[in-house]
Amino acid sequence: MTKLFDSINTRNREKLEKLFETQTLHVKKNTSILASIPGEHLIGYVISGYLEIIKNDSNGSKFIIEEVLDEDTFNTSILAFNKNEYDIIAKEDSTILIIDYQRIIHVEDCNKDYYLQFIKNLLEITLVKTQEKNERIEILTKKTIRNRLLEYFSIMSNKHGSKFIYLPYNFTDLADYLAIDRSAMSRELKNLKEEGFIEIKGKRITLLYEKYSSSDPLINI
Amino acid sequence: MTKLFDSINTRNREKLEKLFETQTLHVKKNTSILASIPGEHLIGYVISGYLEIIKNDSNGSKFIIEEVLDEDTFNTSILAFNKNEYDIIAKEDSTILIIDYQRIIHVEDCNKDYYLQFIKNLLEITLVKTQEKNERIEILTKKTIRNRLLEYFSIMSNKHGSKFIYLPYNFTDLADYLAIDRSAMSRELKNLKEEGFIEIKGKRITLLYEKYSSSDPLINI
DNA sequence: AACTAAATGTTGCACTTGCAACATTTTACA
DNA sequence: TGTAAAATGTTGCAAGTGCAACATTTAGTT
Repeated sequence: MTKLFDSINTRNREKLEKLFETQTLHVKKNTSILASIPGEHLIGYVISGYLEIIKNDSNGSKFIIEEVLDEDTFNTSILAFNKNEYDIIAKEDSTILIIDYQRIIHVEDCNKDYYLQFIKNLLEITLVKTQEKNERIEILTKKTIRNRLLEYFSIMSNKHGSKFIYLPYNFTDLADYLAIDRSAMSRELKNLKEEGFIEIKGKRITLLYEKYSSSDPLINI
Repeated sequence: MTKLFDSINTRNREKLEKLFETQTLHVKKNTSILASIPGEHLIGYVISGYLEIIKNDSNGSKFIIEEVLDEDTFNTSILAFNKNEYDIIAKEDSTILIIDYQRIIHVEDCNKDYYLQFIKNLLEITLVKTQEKNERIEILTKKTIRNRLLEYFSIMSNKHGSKFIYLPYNFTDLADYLAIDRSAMSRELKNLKEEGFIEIKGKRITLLYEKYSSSDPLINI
């Protein structure tokens, strides 16, 4: 996974930070960083800690737009519409680098290699992110809970080339990610277990079928 | 909307095309370009015409992953997983420029301004695309047809700052985009009309309420 | 203009799923 | 270590929606 300052040494990184007039934020666990963010078209880089970009629905339920881990990058263009509906929460004490996107783009007189490298890194990161969004859209276009789960399993299984899936978060958050009711998901996972499609041990799910086909999965153990 | 060769003159554009060893494809209406595509991590640029990137479900229904219009850019990383599930169809006779992403990134000895400009353009395009994906995810996380429609209206209305929404495609494709059954959508649109929330004339939808709130929209004519 | 295909409108019905409410287990933290 | 909070498991029920089947309108093609 490409990181924002990959192939850029400390010296040049410092030069870039000066050039972009970056800001460094320190945020305590379970607090919002939204108030500390000075604008809308910003690039954020999590130096340490861990963030969640969420949307609060008017009926109280929250949706995870994105999880931003250590050394990961996010952008705040999502806030452009209704800033009050969204929130960015530090799930751990975090340190974040904030960069104004317009400053990145409109740097004058900088034909330096490390500047180009930075832009390339940002491009690569953004392309990967688009791909991740595509995956989630793949899942969310499935109409039944079962098919969303199977699509999710399929993607995760492909990604790691294994029948074992280690959930990156808990079942409550998984239900949010899949945009389904948690209890209904729990019910369907039980069905899948009973029908012999999967096995669940803690956060590890084992796929017991050969290849996923959304209409009619085959058991092939 | 940024285009791939914005702020790059014809002379430099030709230099870039040579440098990247681009390929030009001519495709007839309603044919797939998938067979003509030489790899997976490619950037495509539609010189003329209009494409649809779709996914064929095993049960026969198709989903529009993305629409790619004239002078628009797409990337093929979606094909990385299951190339046979996806397809890229020319909806009109089209001319497409194909660029290998690795060639773009690994150009040697090119400190030229226009190269940097190209990368910046590609970055900008990709960022916008990510934002569009976020919007669709916003919609797809809504659990009822009504709320998906209202969220879609809200986004479209905000985007153009108007109560009038001009659908960019027909109702069948809209149902695909929202990932709901077309007839069920038709039924819900009728309800919304009868309850005085909206008016529909052809592809123009007029919002008759002041502000969208997913739990309980207010009529405010 | 005639014909075919596609898009749209409509409705009954079965079934999935969201919701609420609760019990139980696990985790977090003072 | 004890206690509160969060996560998980379970179930009944009502409601929303997918599906199928069909009629009707509109668009596209020769």
